[in-house]
Amino acid sequence: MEKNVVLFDIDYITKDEKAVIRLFCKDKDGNQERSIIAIDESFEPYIYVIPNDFKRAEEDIRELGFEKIEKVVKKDFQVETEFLKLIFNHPQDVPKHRDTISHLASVREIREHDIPFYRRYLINNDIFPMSKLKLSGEFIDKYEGLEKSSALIFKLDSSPKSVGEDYSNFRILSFDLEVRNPKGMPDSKKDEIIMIGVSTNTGINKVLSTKDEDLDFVNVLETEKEMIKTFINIIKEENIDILVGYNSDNFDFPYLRDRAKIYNLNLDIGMDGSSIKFLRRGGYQNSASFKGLIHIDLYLVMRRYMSLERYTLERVYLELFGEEKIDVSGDKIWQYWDNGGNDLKRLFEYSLDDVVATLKIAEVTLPLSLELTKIVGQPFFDITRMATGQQAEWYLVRKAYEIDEVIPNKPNGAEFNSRKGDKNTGGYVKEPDRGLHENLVQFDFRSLYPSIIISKNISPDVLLKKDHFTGHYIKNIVSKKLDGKEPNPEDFYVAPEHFNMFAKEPVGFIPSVLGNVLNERIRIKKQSKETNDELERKSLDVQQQALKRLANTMYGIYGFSRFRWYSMECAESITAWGREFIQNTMKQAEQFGFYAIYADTDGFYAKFRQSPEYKDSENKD
DNA sequence: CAGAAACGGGG
DNA sequence: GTGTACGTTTCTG
Repeated sequence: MEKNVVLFDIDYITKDEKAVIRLFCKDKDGNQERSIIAIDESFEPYIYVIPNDFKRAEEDIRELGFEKIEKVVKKDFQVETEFLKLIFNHPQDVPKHRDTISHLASVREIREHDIPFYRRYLINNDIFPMSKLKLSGEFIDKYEGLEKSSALIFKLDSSPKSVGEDYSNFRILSFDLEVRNPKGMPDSKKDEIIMIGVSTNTGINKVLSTKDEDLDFVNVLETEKEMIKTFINIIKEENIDILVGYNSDNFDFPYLRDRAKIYNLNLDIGMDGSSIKFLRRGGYQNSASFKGLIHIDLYLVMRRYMSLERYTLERVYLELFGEEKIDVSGDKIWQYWDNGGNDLKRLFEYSLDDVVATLKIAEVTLPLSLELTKIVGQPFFDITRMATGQQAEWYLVRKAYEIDEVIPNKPNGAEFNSRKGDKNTGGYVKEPDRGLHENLVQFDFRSLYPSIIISKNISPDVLLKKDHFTGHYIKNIVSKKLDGKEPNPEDFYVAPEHFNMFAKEPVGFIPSVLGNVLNERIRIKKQSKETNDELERKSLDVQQQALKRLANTMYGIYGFSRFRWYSMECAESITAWGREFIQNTMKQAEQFGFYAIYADTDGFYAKFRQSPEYKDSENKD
């Protein structure tokens, strides 16, 4: 049978030493919104091997005990290249054996060994989280590891297919804890939770608490334990899709976990019946996550959404809505609680205001993250925790797969460190002339850097570059076409300053992707102008914003030391051309009597003067 | 001055 | 877990 669902989350488990993909979905078509966990047992992990010697490499790899090896042709920087595709039994075999394999004398390089299994699944099956999916298979009664789950279980008999239909009615709950901490920051061993604020886009606005001040939004409970239980029940009963908090990765969820543990309470709200898990994502960031129930920490989202000096909930709220929200200083909360009366009333109001504000912020900002999820094609949870450069990279990984390009490796420690030492000059800046200036004209380039990337075809696969050590051209479509002959300068765009050369033909991978992103954005903007439906216009507007963000990320990314397509030549050529363009434009403007009084990167302000002599006399002041 | 440690948000 | 991995400011030796 076939079933249309919305995909929320994805992971894999191990069964009989094989990986099994689990898709956490919801049936959003019926009235019941049942959770469905789809099982796919057919997806296999693999890497690509570039041998020095095909026969030897195949023998060596077989000797290590791997049998599933096939010769395949893929493109590498647009050059058709033969690889050995090595299929493993289990995703963990990749990190376990990749060093042994890459160090074989018969092997030059391995590729695509650093792409997590669940990401690979999304990319190879061309499916997108938070959008509709068509499942084909059968419902089954039980499955290993899902004994505690109340979701329906669906076993796939073929790959899931993307359904080109939009979905955006997600059930969102925001929450916030207040704690009685008389000394310093809250200590979860001692300081009890005194309030849990809850607000949903399904109409709930309440504060759970053990005290009462005769306010209709306060839900009084006997104990802290009952409060936590009630909170968990609201999430279950309201069938919440997305949980949002503010700094909840670092405060609310760790705190809730600790307090729940004291009372032996299970936070079993995962779709598979599992509890909260804290994912270590880098040095400082722990993320609170549930299977199939998306937790978004808005603090992280806001840091990328807008540029502010601080990101407190109050500051972000003021910026977005132009109004102050109720604020109670953290170190006074316990006094308000102990005092009771009007102080306690104010604390209840603060608690409610916090979650109402958090939900409001979520409703304004999450559409953009959702749109990025649907474009980049990685889980919503991941997207909200990724740097913009990572978002762009996973988008490019997907695009590379679509055109049969093998993906460049992530840099290893040594490469990363050497890249970190590389420096690039930024945009041209003319310090402003002092004084109050009137009647200025403003000039800007429209998306200067993306335009340069496209018009000068700036991309590592079409860059003519000699290897530092061997003196040979690095392998890409350009050196392949040269075939040992000297390059003809006419066939290249030559960058100012460093004279990096980019072939005019063919179109480079990144200029091509970027061009498509910008064209798609123009198409959507046009569509938005044509529609009379206000809701559709809003949705189209968010789509074009997401594409704009993606396009704007792609210029700086060449100089980002963790980037798979890192290229200092590309990064420095973009800014060099940028400086040349703006300075040339300023010179041209001078010929018409407009003198720049200030310039920065992609634009300047200019003043009209009768003649250069007039300008000189003015400058003496 | 370089390298290590702390900070951000949260109460 | 096909392991992750911030950028900036302040402190310390």
